[in-house]
Amino acid sequence: MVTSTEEDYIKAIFKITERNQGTASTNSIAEHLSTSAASVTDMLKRLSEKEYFNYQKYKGVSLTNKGLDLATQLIRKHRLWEYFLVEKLSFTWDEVHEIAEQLEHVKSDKLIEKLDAYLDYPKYDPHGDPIPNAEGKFTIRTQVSLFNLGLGEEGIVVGVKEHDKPFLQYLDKLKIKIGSKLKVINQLDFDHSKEVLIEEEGKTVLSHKVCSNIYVKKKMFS
Amino acid sequence: MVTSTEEDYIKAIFKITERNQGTASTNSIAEHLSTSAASVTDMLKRLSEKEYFNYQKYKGVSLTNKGLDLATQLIRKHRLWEYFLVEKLSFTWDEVHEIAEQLEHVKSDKLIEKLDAYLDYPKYDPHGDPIPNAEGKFTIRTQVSLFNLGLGEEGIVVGVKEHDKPFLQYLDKLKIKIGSKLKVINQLDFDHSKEVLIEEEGKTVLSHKVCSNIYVKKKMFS
DNA sequence: AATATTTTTTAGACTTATCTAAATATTGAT
DNA sequence: ATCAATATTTAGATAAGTCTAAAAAATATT
Repeated sequence: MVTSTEEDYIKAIFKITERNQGTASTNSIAEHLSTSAASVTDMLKRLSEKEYFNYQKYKGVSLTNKGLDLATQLIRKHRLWEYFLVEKLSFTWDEVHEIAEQLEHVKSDKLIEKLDAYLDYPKYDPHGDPIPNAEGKFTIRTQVSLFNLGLGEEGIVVGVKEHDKPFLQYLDKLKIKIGSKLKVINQLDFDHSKEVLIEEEGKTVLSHKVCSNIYVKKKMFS
Repeated sequence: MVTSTEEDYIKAIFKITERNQGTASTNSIAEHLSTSAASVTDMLKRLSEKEYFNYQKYKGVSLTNKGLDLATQLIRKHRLWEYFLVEKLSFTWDEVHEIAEQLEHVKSDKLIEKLDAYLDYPKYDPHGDPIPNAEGKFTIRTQVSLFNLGLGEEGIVVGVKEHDKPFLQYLDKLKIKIGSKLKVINQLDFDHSKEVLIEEEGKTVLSHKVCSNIYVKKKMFS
């Protein structure tokens, strides 16, 4: 039996090691879970007996295959619930994280399989992140940050990098959503901002930070 | 903030006092939650400070209005989720209790309101139990136990009393479900069993215990 | 290489929820 | 009304998860 807290630790380690190649530090986990480094050390010591990860004092932590499988299943649950909340219950994409964070801890494999079938096996969640299938396989897609779209180029929004609430609400206000067609009509080298044409909606200026948080599928031969 | 465990206690007290008029004993709560009487006493002492119920040593416990409200909201969540699981995810009525038991602890009022709307405000759950609305009002229905249906009388199944898994599976096998039309075609005074005609399905003999666990809406002028 | 800074771990304590065993109240039977 | 049986509470312990403060290890700086 694995507790919700343990699941949160596994997920945090997964998220951190996803970027930082290999190991997660005590502090990074503490920050990710909004807890103290001391609590993390305690937990790692006890949890390491369950073999979800390898832990060596002062050396950080890395997931075993068992831990990786668990993390993938948790991501699967989280993203499927997010998809459900948006597509069926008409939540907005900035509201679903906290609720999915709770729903993902519900224990029932059958529930997730049936939910997946009911939703017709979606491949991406409302933020454009891939949903692993029952076997833990992600559907990877070629995508670039909007920042990498040059002057005159066009792309379709396929995802966002940060899931920060105000950022998502800001995109909502601009009517930028998954599927939106964008064209770069101006660029300012000085601050790396871009003027963008949002099809059917109009023009806006997007800062460097915003651009680098939007993923697009580059439209070829435009 | 109220924990899942606290919610379980409140619900147990509600269920017990629903029948036993007023107070729930330490032992009855312990039995209901499969825990020890000592744990219950501990919990009641601590929880009574939160004013969900009145507790006097050796005198058992009774819910306050605050406790009653919470219990009703929990029942609402539980039954809405059960309805969702059966109607949308095609679970059978014997499978949903354990999963709903987990889902009911998810904290989000908005989630429940949206779920309710999505399900089109159902009034009864898959076992025929009334689902309280957002204001906590139950839709009460006139119903009698199948045991009270006389020879030649007809009725439509509207609910079951016990939610025992094997019992529900037994009814499934007999093709008796919510909405089934039944007619009493024979009665045996000796053991109070009844022979019943299940419309479209055939005849069966049902024991006294089974009969008293099936609720029907009596068909008048038959 | 020695010192300062940062990171991590240890020590000790607290909370929630549980347990068993023992003590005390209440209830029921004669 | 007393004694036995049952129900409830207390006492003391345990486990999970958290905290702060202090100690120890690792890393960075000069």
